[in-house]
Amino acid sequence: MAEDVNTAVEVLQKHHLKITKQRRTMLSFLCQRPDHYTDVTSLDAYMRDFYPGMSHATIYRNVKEFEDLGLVEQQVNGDQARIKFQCDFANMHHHHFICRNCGKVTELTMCPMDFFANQLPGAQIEGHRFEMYGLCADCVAAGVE
Amino acid sequence: MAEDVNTAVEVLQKHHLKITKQRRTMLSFLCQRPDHYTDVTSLDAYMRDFYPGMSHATIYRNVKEFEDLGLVEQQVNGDQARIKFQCDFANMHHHHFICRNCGKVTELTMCPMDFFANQLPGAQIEGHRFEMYGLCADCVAAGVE
DNA sequence: TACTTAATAGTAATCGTTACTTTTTAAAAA
DNA sequence: TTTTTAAAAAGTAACGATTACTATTAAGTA
Repeated sequence: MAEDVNTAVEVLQKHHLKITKQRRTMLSFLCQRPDHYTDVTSLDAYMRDFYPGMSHATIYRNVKEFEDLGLVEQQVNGDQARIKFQCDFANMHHHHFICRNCGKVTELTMCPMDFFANQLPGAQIEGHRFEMYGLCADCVAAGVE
Repeated sequence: MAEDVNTAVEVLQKHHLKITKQRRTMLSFLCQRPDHYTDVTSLDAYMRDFYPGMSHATIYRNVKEFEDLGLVEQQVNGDQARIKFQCDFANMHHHHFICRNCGKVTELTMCPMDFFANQLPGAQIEGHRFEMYGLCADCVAAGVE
C-alpha cells in the first residue's frame, strides 16, 4: 500500500508535477481501498477534515490530474463522480463488476466489444462502456438484501 | 409519429394520469426524434420557450413519470441527463450504439451478459450497462472527423 | 355544471463542481 | 543555503442541473 503511493508519486515526478502534502494525502487515502470506488465528495470531506479550509477546487483539480495520469479511474453514475485508485498502471483494457453494497470492484476478463463490432457496418467505434452491478459474493454470503 | 404520441397518451390514460397540453407537447417533441437522445436541458428550454414561465419542476417530474411508464429511456453521461422516446414499448432488453456527432441511436441485438455471468461465482448480478460510442455510418460517409 | 384531486406555476434552495485572484510553497538555480 | 520562479493551494463566489415547497389552476368525473 505504501509502495503504491510511492509509485504514484514517481509518476507525478516523471511529469514534473509537484509533490505536495495535500496530494500525498489524497493518494494514500485512495490507496487504502484499491478495489473500491469512492465518492469524490467523500474524498473532499476527508481532505477538508484533514486540512481545514482546503479548497474544493484543489481537490477536484488534483482528481482530474490524477485521472489524466492514469492514477485513478473515474466513473460517473448519476449525480456525483466516483473514483478508484488504479494500482496496476500497466494493465490495459478491462471492465468492472461493482457491488452496490460494499462498492467492491471485480475486474472482468474479456471484452464484449468483439461480439458487436460486426453489427455496425460503416460505423467508427470510438469507445464503449460495460459495467455490471449487483451484490458481490461476500455480501450475498453475509445475507445482504 | 402522430400515432406514437397517441399510443403514449393511451399509456397515460391507462395509468389514470391526466393528459395536459404540456405533457402532450413534451411527448410530441420527443417523438420527433425517436432514435436520438436529447438533453433534458434542451427539452426544458424548448418547453419554456413554448410555454413561457413553465416550471422546471414540472418538466423534470414529467420526465421521471414518462420514464416510470417506459415511455422514455434515460441515460446519464456525466453532468446532465439525456432521454429518448421509446417507440417500441414492448421490446425488451437491448443495448445502444450512440453517434457522438448526430446522436443517432442504433439498437444492438444480443446482450453481452451471457458471456460474463460465469466470471462472478456467488455474486448476484442485478443490472448492467453496455454502450458503444463513435460515429455512425452516415456521419463517417459525410466525412465528419 | 360543480366537484375533486392531480398537475402546474412560481419561487427559491440544494449540491456537486468550477472560475478566478491572491497567497503560499515545492523544486530548481545560484 | 539562499534566491528565484512557476506551479499549487486558499479563499472566495459563482454556475448549472435538478428538486422542494406552496398556492393556484385545470383535467377528469359525477
